[in-house]
Amino acid sequence: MTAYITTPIYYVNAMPHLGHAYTTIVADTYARFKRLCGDEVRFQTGTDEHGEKIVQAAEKEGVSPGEYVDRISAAFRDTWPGLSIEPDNTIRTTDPDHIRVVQTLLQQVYDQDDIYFSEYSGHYCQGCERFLTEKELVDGKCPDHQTVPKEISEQNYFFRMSKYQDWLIEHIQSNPEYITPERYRNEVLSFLSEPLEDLCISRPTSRLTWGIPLPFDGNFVTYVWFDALINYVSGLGWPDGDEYKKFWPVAEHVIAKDILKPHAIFWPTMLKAMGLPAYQRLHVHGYWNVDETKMSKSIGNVVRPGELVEAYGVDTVRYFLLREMSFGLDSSFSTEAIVARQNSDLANDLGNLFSRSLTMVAKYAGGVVPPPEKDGLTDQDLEVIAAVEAMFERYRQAMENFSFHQGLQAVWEVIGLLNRYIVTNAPWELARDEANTARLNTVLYFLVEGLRVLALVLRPVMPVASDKMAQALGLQNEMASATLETAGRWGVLEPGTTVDKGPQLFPRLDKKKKKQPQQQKKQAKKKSKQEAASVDMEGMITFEEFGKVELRVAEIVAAEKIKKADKLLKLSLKAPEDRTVVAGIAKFYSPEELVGKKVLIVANLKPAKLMGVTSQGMVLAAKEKDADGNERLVLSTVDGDIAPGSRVA
RNA sequence: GGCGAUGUAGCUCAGCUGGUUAGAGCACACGGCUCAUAUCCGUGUUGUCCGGGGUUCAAGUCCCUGCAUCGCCA
Repeated sequence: MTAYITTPIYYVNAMPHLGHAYTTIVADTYARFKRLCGDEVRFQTGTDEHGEKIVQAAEKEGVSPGEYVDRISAAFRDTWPGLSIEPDNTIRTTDPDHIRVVQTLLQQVYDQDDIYFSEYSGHYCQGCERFLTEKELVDGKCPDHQTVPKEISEQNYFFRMSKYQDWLIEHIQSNPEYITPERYRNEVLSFLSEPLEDLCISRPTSRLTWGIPLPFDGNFVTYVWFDALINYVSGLGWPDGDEYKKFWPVAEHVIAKDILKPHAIFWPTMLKAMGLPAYQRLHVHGYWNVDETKMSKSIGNVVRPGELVEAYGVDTVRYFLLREMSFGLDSSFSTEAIVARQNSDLANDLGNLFSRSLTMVAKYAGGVVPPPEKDGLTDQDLEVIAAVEAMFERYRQAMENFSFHQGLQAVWEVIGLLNRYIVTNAPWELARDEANTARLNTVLYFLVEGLRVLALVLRPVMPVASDKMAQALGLQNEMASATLETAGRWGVLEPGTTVDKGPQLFPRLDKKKKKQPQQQKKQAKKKSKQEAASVDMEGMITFEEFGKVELRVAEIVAAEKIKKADKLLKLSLKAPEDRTVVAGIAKFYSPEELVGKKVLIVANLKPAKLMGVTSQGMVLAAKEKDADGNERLVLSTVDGDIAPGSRVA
C-alpha cells in the first residue's frame, strides 16, 4: 500500500503561524500513521512564491523578489523540524522543475483548446490582486482595502472550467469521500448548482513579471492557480517520475477552509482537462481562533509555532492541536486550554501512569519485565486486553478518517483503564506476600505491555514522546520499525526486557508560573490584571480594553434606505476618510434630516455585511423605552463644531 | 434575500436510523489509596436538551415556526 499526503503550498508573504503549523502537523501525523500501518508514504509541503504581493513585499524591504522568497520560504522550511514535521519533499513554485511542468501542462491544455484568449474589463483591486464585481464594491471602493480599484481593461487567457462542471458534479456525487467533512462537500455541491464561470489564468507582463511565462504567449505569466495547484503533481516528477506513478493514484490533500474552492473546483477540473486522474480525498479543516477572536496580524494575536514549542514542548503542541480541534470545525486556542491539556491529559493521566508503572517494575521486579501467568487471568486482565483491542480498531478508523480527536479519545480510555487497573490490583499489597508473586508479575506485565501499546499508537501524534517511552521500556529499536501489523496487538512484549523510568515525560505546569510564549507575555500580563480586577469588579473593563475601541466624530454626507430592510439606513460618512456604515435607525430618522449631522462612530469595528451592504463601523445612539414599551432612539453627537475624523477619548 | 449548518451540565463537546432514570472530559464537593509527576481511584451536585406549536403510545432525536450564531452564495 502507498499513501500520498500534501499540505497546500504556503504563500510566502507572511511568516508561518499557528494555522500553517496545524495543517502541516495534521499531514505529518497522517503520514506517520500510514507508515505505522506499514504503507509506503510520501508527504509533501512547500511554498507558493509568485505574484504581485510578493513583488510588493520584496520592494518594501528593498530586495529582489528572488531574495525575498528565498528568505521566507527558508523560514517555513526551518519551522518544520521543531514541530517534528518531516516532509519527504518541500517544493517551491520557483523550482525550475516545477516551472517546466506548469508550462508543459499549460501548453497541453492550450493545444486542446481548453484555454482561450479573451478581453476582460473591470475594477481591479491591487490589495486583493483580483478584479472585483460591481456588487462587491462599497461606494466604488474595495471593502477590504478601502481603495478605489483601477478600471482596467485587459486581455487574458481563460481556462474552460465550465466545460467540466457536469463531470465534476457527477464525480463528487458518486464519490462521497471525495471532499470531507461532509459540510464542505455540500458547500461545493451547492456552489456547483449555479453555472460555473471560466477561470482567468494569466496576467500581462506589463503588470506582473514575477510569474511563470505562458509557453504560448510570452506577453503573459500564469496567475496563481495553474502555477500553485500543479505543485501536487510536479513535486512527484510528473509525467515520468516513479514517484508520480506510485503516489498520484493515492493522492490526498489537506487544506484549510479558505481555499476550498480552488481545491474542490479549480483543481479537479484542471486535472480532468490535463487528462490526469482525480485526487482521492480532500480533507478540509477549520480555523483556530485565538482567545475567542480570529487570528489576525492587525489584532496582534498571531501565534508563532516556534514560541509555542519553546514554551510547551513539541509533543504537547502537537497533542493539543490534534486533540482539541474536531477536524473540520473551528476551535479556540488559548494558553489556559493548552496548560489544561498538558496537566490533566499528559502529566496526570499518561505521564503519571508511566511513572508509577515503571517505578513498580523497578521496585517489585528488579526493573525487569516479569512473565505473566499462563492461566488464571482475571476479569480485570481480560478487560484490559479487550479494551486495547477495541482501541486499536477505533483508533485505526478514526485516524484513517482524520478524526484525530476521536482517535486520541480512544487511546485515553485505555490510559484511564490502566490507571484503574493499578488501583483494583494494588501491586503494593501483592508485593507484601511472596505467595502473590505470580499474580504480581502478571499485573506488572500487563502494565508494561499496556505502556508499549500506548507508545505505539501515540507515535504519529507525539513522535518525540513516543521515543522517550520506547526508550524507558527498552524497546527503542523494536519501536522504530514497528507497525500496527507486527506490534498492534496484545502480548507482543517479551518478558525479560529491562526498563528504565528515565526523566518525567510531561512535567506538570504550574498555572501561575507557567511559561509564556515570548510574544504573548504582554497580553498575558494584561490578562492577569484583568482577571484580578474581575474578582471584585464584575463587568468592568480596563483602560487598555477601552483603548482598543476607536471612537471618532463623523459627518454624514449622504443617507439612503436599504431596500427590504425597514430598520436599516446606509450612511455615507466622512471620518475623515469616506466610509459606509449601516445603521438601524430608519424608524427614527429620515435620510434627509441626517445629512450634515456629526455623529460618533466606532471606527475600528470589524466590517460586517448587513443586507448585502458592508458596514465599516457603527454609529452610536441612545435608546430608551417609554412606559408603553415604545422604543425611541437618539443619535449621539458632540457639543460643538469639530472636524470629521476627530478622535474621541 | 437564497441555500445550509449549529444551538444539550459552569466550560468544551458525544448523543446513529425516535424507545426505559440524557452522557463524557474539564471544573467543583466529599470519601479512599499510597506505587506514582500534591498524582490515581470512587461517589456526588448542576441540565425548561434555544423558544413556541405539531406528529406519535413514546421526541434531545421527526415536521412547522420563531430567535440566535456561523458558513457558502447573491
